[in-house]
Order: sequence, then structure tokens, then C-alpha cells
Amino acid sequence: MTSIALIDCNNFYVSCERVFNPSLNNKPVIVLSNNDGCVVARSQEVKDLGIKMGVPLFKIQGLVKRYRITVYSSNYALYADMSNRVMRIASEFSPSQEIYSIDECFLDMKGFKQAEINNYGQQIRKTIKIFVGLPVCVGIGSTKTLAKLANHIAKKNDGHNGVCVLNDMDSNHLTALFSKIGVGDVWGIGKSTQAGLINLGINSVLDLKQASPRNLRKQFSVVVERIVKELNGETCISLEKMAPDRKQFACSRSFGSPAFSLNELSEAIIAYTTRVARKLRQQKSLVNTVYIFIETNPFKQEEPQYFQGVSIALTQASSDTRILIKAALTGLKNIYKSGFSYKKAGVVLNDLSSSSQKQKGLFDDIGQQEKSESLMHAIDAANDMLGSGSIRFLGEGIKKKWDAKTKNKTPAYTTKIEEIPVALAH
DNA sequence: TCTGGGGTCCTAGGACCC
DNA sequence: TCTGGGGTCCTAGGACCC
Repeated sequence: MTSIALIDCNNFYVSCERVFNPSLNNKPVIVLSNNDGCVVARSQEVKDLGIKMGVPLFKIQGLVKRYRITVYSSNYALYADMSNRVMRIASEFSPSQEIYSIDECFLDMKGFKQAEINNYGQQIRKTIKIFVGLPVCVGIGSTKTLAKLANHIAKKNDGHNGVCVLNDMDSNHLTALFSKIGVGDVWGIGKSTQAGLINLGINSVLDLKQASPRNLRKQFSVVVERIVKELNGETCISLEKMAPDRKQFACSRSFGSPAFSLNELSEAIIAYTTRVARKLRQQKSLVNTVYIFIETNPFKQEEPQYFQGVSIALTQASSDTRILIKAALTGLKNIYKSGFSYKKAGVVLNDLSSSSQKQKGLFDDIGQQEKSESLMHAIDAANDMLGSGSIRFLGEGIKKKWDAKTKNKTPAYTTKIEEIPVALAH
């Protein structure tokens, strides 16, 4: 029988902050989204207060004051680095690993003895705690969906001590357990599908497990059919050892303060294009279509609203930031209308191809292309060495009034030497 | 005053072809 | 008076995830 483990960090962003500020342990802590807008991570204490994921900060200011909740802007440099450390350690516990998100990975546990698997899970937890300082839970089941569910059970029930193994559980116990978990807690069942299932009288995980996959495919989609099969131990979603190439790269941001002029929007679009172009080159891909959009604040319905996006097809696939910026700005000029208060803009690179399989055009200037590649390579190398943004296009501006707010960001403790924690000995 | 960002997959429906 | 049908490809939009 196959066996898959899901390692998932508890309250990941909050836990990362606590590693460098242990006085926050057992105290309520929140981490905010970009622009300090919404709650994206909550400590257990905050969850217990009933504060939901994704609520805007301004709606819970009263609770923040009353319960003295510590509020942080997000510090992605720190979280990414902590994630890498966790993943490296986890990978040593299995011959194959799929990194599923910044705070989760699946491990193939095939061949492990049932009797030992629980201990093994405990060992994974302890090792990550000791070496990185982060708390994780481990869920083990015969499919990914069951591993996810096991992890959910481990997180919600202290009795499991952070590890839940479903493989060896007897069926009575399993039935009792599954009848108590809502169908919306299953991986892949979102709000809309949950409502539809409840409508059919399918309320618990047990109900879903016992439902007919064929009927649910007709009612919903092949996705729900697969979930039912996976709940019954039939593998439909396989472990992806190698991360496949991305099919698109996007960068979009809300502005710290609204933008009005074409010039301000151009700055933002240039900055975002620079970011996605870098990601594109990292994957060694080229882009054929650049999509950009601008929008006003949809929450301010009393203000005039405008949303417009446009795709620009390049004459030739490219990864040269200058060419991408030129295309993006051409698009921007086409859709920009004055008189609106813009809140957000974005750039999406679609229709990617591999740079090693580039089609040669009839009028290609080979010398020009080599120059382009070596220039981009030099810029990337300099930014890697000196810190990103060291070399950038002047067009993205200096003052950047539109740039996002980050009022309460902790230092990049682990990735910038100037911001490393200092310990004083007496 | 203040409401995130980046990704994937699936499906329905239109365009087009023979 | 008579007005097909089936296949493929593409795209937009929805749903979901973290």
C-alpha cells in the first residue's frame, strides 16, 4: 500500500516571527498581507478570538487594541529562507519529496513499516523543531487527500501530539472520526462545492467518502469524483517529484496611495515587469504574450470605477526586460484613461516557451540577441550579488508614491548581513 | 483613512472546419 | 419545402489552493 506524509508548518508566518522573538510565544500575533491590508496568518490565540483569515485589518482594530495583538507586516525574505530550511530537512526523511507550498511538503513513505511510521513522524517533527525552531504537524495516509486530512486531524486534536496516521486505523475508529469532520475541510472542497454537497445531504467527510463518485462527477466535476476516490484510498493525484515549469508569471500590487497619472502607473508597470522578467529568466523561459491591467478601488463604489486589461503579443518570444517593458507600456497607453483614482495594477506573462527551443526568425539579428542576453545576465548577476534592485530601470521612479505600505516589518534576520540578530554577552 | 497576491485546473461555449 | 453534425481548438470565467 502506498503511504504519503504531509508535513505542514503550524501558523507558518507567525511561527517564523516567533523564532526571532520568543517573547511572542503564547501571545496573540497576526501577520498582514502586502500593503498591510488583510490578515494572512494568525497565531492560535488569534484564531481562538474568532478572527478570520483574510479579514481587513481596519475591521478588527478594536480587537487588536483590546487583546494587545502584535501585528506584523509580511517579511517574505524571512519566510522564504525559513521555508528552504524546513524543506531541506524534510527531504532527508524520504527518497522523494514534493514541495507543495511555502509551508507544506509531501513525502513518499512507501516501504516504511506500519508499526514504525508514527515514531518516524514524531522524529520529523522533533528534528525540524530543533534545527529550525518551527512547529510542524505530520499527517500520513494512503493518498494525498488522506494525508491532508490526517494533517488536519493532527492539528485540531492535541491528543495526537502532532502526528496522525490513518493507514493503520481500524475502520470503526475511522468512521467515528470522519463523521465529525465537515465536508468543507476536505482538500479541494471549497465554499461553492461545499454548499452544493450540503444541499445533497452530504455534510461530513464520511458522507462524502460513501457517496457515488460517478454521480458526483455528473453533479459537479471530475475534481470531486477524484476526491471521493482518494478518500477511499484510490490514488488519483500523484506525487510530483519534479516541479513542472510555470505556465505563467504574474506580479500585481495594490498601491500604498492611489495613482492618477499615466506617469505613476508607468512606474509601477515598469517595476512589476522587471520582477516578472527576472522570474522568467530564472526558469530559462521566453514569453510571447504580455498582459497588463489597471483598476480603481472596487471597495469605493462611490468613486467612478474602471477596470481594463490588454494583451500584447510580442513579434518574437523574449526575456529581455527592455522589450517586455516596451510592450507593457504600449498596452498601458492604450487602456489608460485620465480622471480615475487607480488602486492596483499588474503584469502577467502568458504563453511561455523554452529559451533552448527558440524559433529563429527570418530577420533575426544574432549579434543583437547575444548582446541582449549578456546584458540581462549581467544585470541579474549584479542584483544577485548586491541585492535585488541594485540595478534597475530608471523608469520605475525614485520616490514611488504608489509603493506598498509596510509599517511594521521585522528585519531580514537570515538573508541580510546588516539585519542579522545581535546577541550581547556580559 | 484602511479590503493581498500568485498560481493551477476544469468546463462551457464560440469559432472554425469538413 | 427544405436549414446537419461532429470534431477540434481556443478562450473566458469559475473554483480552488496556499
